[in-house]
Amino acid sequence: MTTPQLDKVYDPKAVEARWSQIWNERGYFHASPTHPGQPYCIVIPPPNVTGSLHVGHALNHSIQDILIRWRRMQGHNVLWLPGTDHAGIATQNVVEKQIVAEGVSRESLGRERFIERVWQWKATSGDTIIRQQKRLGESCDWDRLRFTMDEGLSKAVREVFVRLYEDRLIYRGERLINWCPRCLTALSDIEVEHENIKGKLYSIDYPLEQDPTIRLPVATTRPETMFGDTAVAVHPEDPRYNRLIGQRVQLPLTNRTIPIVGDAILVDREFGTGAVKITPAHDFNDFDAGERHGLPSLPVFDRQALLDRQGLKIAGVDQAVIDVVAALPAIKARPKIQELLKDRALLTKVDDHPMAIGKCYRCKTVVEPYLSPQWFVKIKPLAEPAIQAVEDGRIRIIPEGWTNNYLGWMREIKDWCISRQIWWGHQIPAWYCRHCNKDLIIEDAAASASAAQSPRLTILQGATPIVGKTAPSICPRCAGQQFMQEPDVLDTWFSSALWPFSTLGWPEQTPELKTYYPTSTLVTGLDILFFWVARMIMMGLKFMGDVPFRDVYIHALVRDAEGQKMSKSKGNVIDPLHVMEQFGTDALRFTLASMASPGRDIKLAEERIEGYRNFANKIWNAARFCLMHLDGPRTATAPAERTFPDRWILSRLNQTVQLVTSELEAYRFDRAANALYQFIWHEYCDWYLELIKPTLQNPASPYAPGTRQTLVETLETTMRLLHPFMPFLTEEIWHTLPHQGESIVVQRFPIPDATWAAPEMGQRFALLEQTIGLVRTSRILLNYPPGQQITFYVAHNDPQQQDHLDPLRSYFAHLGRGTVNLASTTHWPTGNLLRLVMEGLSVGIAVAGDVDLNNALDRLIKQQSEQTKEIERLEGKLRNQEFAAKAPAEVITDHQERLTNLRRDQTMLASSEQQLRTMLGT
RNA sequence: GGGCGGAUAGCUCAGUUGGGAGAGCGCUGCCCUUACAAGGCAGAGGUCACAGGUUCGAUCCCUGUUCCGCCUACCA
Repeated sequence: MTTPQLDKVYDPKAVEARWSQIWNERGYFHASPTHPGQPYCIVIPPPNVTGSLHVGHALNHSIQDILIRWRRMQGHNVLWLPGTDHAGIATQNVVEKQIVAEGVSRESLGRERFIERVWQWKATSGDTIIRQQKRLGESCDWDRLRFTMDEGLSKAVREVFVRLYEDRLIYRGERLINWCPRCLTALSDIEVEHENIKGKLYSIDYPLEQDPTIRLPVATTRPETMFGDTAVAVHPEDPRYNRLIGQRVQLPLTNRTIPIVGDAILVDREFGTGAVKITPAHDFNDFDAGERHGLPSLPVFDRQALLDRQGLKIAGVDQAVIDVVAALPAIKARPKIQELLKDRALLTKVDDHPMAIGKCYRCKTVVEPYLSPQWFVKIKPLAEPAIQAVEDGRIRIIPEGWTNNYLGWMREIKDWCISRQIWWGHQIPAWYCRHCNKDLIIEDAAASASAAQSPRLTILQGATPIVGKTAPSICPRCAGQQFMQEPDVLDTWFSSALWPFSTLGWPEQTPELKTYYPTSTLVTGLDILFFWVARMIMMGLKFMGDVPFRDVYIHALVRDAEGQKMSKSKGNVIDPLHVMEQFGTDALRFTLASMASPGRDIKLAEERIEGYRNFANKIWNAARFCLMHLDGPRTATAPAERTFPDRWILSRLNQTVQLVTSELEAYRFDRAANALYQFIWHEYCDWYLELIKPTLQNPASPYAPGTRQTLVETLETTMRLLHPFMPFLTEEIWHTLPHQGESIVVQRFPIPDATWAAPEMGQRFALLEQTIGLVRTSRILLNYPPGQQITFYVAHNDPQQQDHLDPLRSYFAHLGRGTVNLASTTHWPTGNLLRLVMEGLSVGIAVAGDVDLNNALDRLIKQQSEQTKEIERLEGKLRNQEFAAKAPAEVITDHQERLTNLRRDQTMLASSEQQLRTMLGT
């Protein structure tokens, strides 16, 4: 037979591109409800269509691909469904930047043409990340690629919206929401990131209307909002102030007076001055307090969070003050207001005060509470079943430590603001009759204070929406036929929430939906547990009547080698594409898998990836070794008939198959990867391949056919075991080995084979390993020159040792460096023989020539003292009566055995020392 | 403020029923031995954060402390 030749060094580039193409061409990844096998389905967390593959994706996708390839090989009917997310705000920002660079503003382009631009952009560069995913070897069913704004998904979105509206779970209301003054849109609560900063607490005196000499000191961190105050609150049981309740104070810098109210919820008597200003239009607490006391809201910021001239005027602010602060952002207005108050001797104190501010998760601008009409999902009724599903185990969160996080958040959940004042996204399917609502629809181009502001369309609170899957043709109230659609679009996460069923065809009852829903596992990072996972659970239960997935596997965040979050601005980003180019895709995948231990972030350093590149190369060379030794007959005798090294490696292989399988079942990718690494490198390569060389190189050996068989059988099985982790390398090698079938992708995953099991081989191997180790150590510490022949004697009072000496003897003969002779412990040859001891084994070395006996003596003495310490420790323990009485029997036996061995070693060490000293003449 | 996680070799981390402290990388020494120098062999290196407690015995269980990280939060 002709033996295929492999290059000395593995070159991933050539191999990866080739297989990636073949796999896709042959349709191995294509799923069908009619395929046999138990369904196993993963829907990918759709990456932003704007995106390119970062290392977080690489981890997330590698894990999914491991699961998918593993289950496919196990014979499941596998579907890994890919797709991308339209990512409303993010994408709009990207395209907007582009057109601004061309000198065009979004507003001047207009809504329709802008959206066209985004689609264009998506068509040209939206599949970047898809190409990169293929590069990573992801075995998705690319024929089923979905996009959160494609037609089917849009249909699902409208269906869900309408049904939730009809169930009164969606409503429109004017409430205080989080507003990003840069993106000019509402945000949901979780789209706000909190950051701790050093702020100040200002104490401002509000003079009493009745008697301006009496002043109520009010504490605030944001003096610039004071113009919107509509009351001051004190604690009703605070003896300092409670008699003032019902009176009015003069609001400084304005012509207004505002009431003093008592409010036990808002006011903490211990904090600040004990008196709080109430600004319902600009603070969430104050908004609630305002509702409790029936106070009006006076907005004084515009939507860019600049102090609004018109608003200030309405709020009765002194004209001189308006002239100073109008159109300033809060951060600039604050010192000016501080000055004005100081001039009037009303600012009494400024203290340092740690506080938290909210920032937009997309653009990091400080968000502002903003009063506006928005659409909300009433969330409690949806959250209840979603809590239950996790509590009763229908959904399992892994690692389970995150379960409480999930439950805690779900129990505290607040209504979800789903409307966004942007253009790119699913436009809300609600229409307003122009006739009925003519006073409530304001098309306002003139209100723009600056050029940056667009002419805007506002639909005031109180307008009557008509919600439906399509535009209405006639108004049910006035029979009008002119409508305008709600300009707002839905939160991106609204469509993402439907992903597990919308991608399978819902609302149609497709065979896919029937076969693959509920999906099997969701693989995701913690950062989108609430954004996405929780909402999928709620929507899945509501619209499918069943959970969207069984297991949620939450993986770590990838950080840089110093533990910093990777970000472009810090310049510490590890680019997976660059890494794949440099070290190979398999090395990257294996690295990420091996570091994916639960509950810990991954600190990724390139050296680590390099290490696994070396691992890939090691495997490559093991395969070369195999191929070089394949010529000649192979017979597949029963494992029990084969030689000791063969039986040993098969039994270790068997254990590794078991271990890798059980670790994958437990989502312990790190341990599965480490088990593979350990087995392949340190057992198969370091020991097995070395031990069988004498057999393979001896043409007369009767064992050669069995060993050749074991050699290739083990490697072939190992390739299948490793394939989910390193798909390219294993495919390439598998094809060079004798094999049946056209691709490793569709081979069966190894299953444990009872005929391979031979646990007793483990003990025998340990003995062999120790003997060889001792021989090697002896050689080193005697400084035997390399290449010089050396004669070892190994004691064989134990029949098992006799057995393992054959491979030992041929091993050393093979190395051409030494010979191994047998000796009975009672019959050591005489002469310059140095005996060395380890763990009950005794090896003798016939000392000849120029060797370093002093080094050996030092080492011997050190070993003796270490052993003495250990003996004393064990003796003391065994003498302890309570230990004898309470410790388990096997622990005691174990200790006694160890002690016996140590004592025997000690005796032999002592005689070695004697001999050495004699030889040295000391 | 509340909750969770972490602290083990120079670095990154394993260590699941409490009984001799491990791996990878790095480091030191020797070796280009016909699979692999992206390699082989041998070795150095750790009062398992600190203080108590439970136990015959604690890296492991409990309590407290310190430091770090994350999530969450309307103390103005």
